[in-house]
Amino acid sequence: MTTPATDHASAPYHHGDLRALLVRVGRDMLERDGLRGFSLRALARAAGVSHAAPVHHFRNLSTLLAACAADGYRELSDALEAARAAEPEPRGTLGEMAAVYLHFAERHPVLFHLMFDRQSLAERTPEFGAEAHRAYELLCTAVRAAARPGDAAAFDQAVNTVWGLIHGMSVLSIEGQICRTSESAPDTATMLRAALHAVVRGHVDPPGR
Amino acid sequence: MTTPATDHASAPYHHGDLRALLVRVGRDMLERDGLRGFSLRALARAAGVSHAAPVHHFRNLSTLLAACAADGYRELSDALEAARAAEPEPRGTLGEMAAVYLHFAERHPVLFHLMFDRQSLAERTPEFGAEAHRAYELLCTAVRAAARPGDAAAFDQAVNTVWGLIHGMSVLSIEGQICRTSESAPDTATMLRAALHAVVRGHVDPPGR
DNA sequence: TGTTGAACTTGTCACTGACAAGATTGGCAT
DNA sequence: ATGCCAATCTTGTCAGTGACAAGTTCAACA
Repeated sequence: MTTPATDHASAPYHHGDLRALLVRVGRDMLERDGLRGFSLRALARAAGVSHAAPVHHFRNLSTLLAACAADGYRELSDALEAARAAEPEPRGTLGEMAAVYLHFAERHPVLFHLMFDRQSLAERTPEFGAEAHRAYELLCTAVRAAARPGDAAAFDQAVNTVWGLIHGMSVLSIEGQICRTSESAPDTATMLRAALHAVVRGHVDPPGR
Repeated sequence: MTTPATDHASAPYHHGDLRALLVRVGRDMLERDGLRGFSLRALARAAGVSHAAPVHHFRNLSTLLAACAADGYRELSDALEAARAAEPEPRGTLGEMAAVYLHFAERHPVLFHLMFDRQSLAERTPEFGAEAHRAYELLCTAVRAAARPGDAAAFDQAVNTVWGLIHGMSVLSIEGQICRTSESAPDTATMLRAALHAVVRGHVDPPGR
C-alpha cells in the first residue's frame, strides 16, 4: 500500500499523523453530513484505516467529538486574536471580534453547534477546556477594554450580554432565522455591531429606572 | 387540554395514545441521557412496547425528534402567551417573555438545544413548523409593540437583536457560561431584562453616533 | 357476523461502538 | 547488529441499533 503522503514531521509512525488526519476528516464529515450520521467507522473508512484504528487516538466517539470541538475553538481563538491585532482600538476590537465570531459560525454551523453542546461533549478533554477558555478570555479582555470601568457586577453584566448577543445572533444566522422584511436592512454583521454599541453603552447607564 | 384534532385516531386503540406517550417518555429520556444515547428501541422499552411499535407513529428517528421539538415549541409558545396575558404593557411583555424563554431553556436544556439544530431535525414536520412559527410570531409582535415605530429595516434590526440576545443568554445559561465574578451581580433574568432595555432604546437612536 | 385496516409484534439485515487479541514497525538497550 | 519493547494498526467478535417485512391482534363498521 502506498504511504498516504502525510508529509513527515509531527509524528509519522506507521501511518503518519493519524490523529490530526482524523480530526480534519472528522470536521469535514461533520459539516457535510451532520452529527446524526457521524460514525467512527465511517470516519475510519474515509481516512483509509481499519475500523478500530481511531481507538488508539480517541478513547471513544465522545472524545473524538471533543477533539474536533477543541480544534474549532483553536481556530476561533486564533481568528479572534487576529481581529484584535488588526483593530486595536477597544470598541473596534469588539466589533471585529463579533464579526469574526459570526463568520466562524456561518462557515462551520455543525461544529459551532457541537462546540456549545455540553451533552454531546460529556467527555471533556483538557485540550478542549484550554482552547474554550482561551476564546473566552479573549472576549472578556475585549469587553473590559471597551466598556467604561465599573464595578465587578457591571463587568459581569457587560460580558454576559455582549457574549450572549454575539452568540445568539450567530445561532439565528446559522438557522436561517435572521428576519429580513426590508431590502434596505443591513447585513447581519452590521446589525450585530449596532446592537453591541447599544449594549455597551447601556450597561454603564443605569438601566432605565 | 383539548382532544387531538384527528377524530379517528384520538380514541385509545390497543395501547392508548401511544404517540403522545412516546413524545412524553422521549422528552424525559432526552433530558436525562442526552441526544447521543437516544435510541428508538430504548424509547420503546421505556414505553413498554415492542421495538418496532414507534414506527407506526413516527416514520423514523428524525421524525420522532421533530415531534419532541414541536412539543417543546408548543410548550414555549403557550408560556409566551401566558406571559403576554400576565403583563400586557409592551415593554413589560417583552421582559416577561425573555424571562419565560430563559426559564424554558434552563428547565429543558437538551430539548432546547435540539429545537435549534437544523441538522438533527432534517425531517421537519408541518407540526414542527407551525409551532416554531407561533413562538416566532409571538416574539415579533411583542417587539413591534415595545419598539417605537420605525421603518422595516429598524424593525428587522430590533427583532434580530432582541431575539438574538434572549437566545444567546439562554444558551450561555444552559452551558454554565454566565460570568459571575461579583456576588452582587443580579441573576441572569435581571441581566437579560436590563440588556433588552438597552437594545430596544438603542435601535431607535441612530447607531452611528 | 364477518371483514377491514390500523396498531402492534416478531423476525431479520446491515451497520455501529466497543472490546480483545494478533500483527507490524520504529526506537532503544544491550 | 541483535533482540526486545511499546506504540500503532488490523482482524475478529459481540451486543445493540435503525429500518424493513411479514405476521398477529382487535376496535369499528357494514
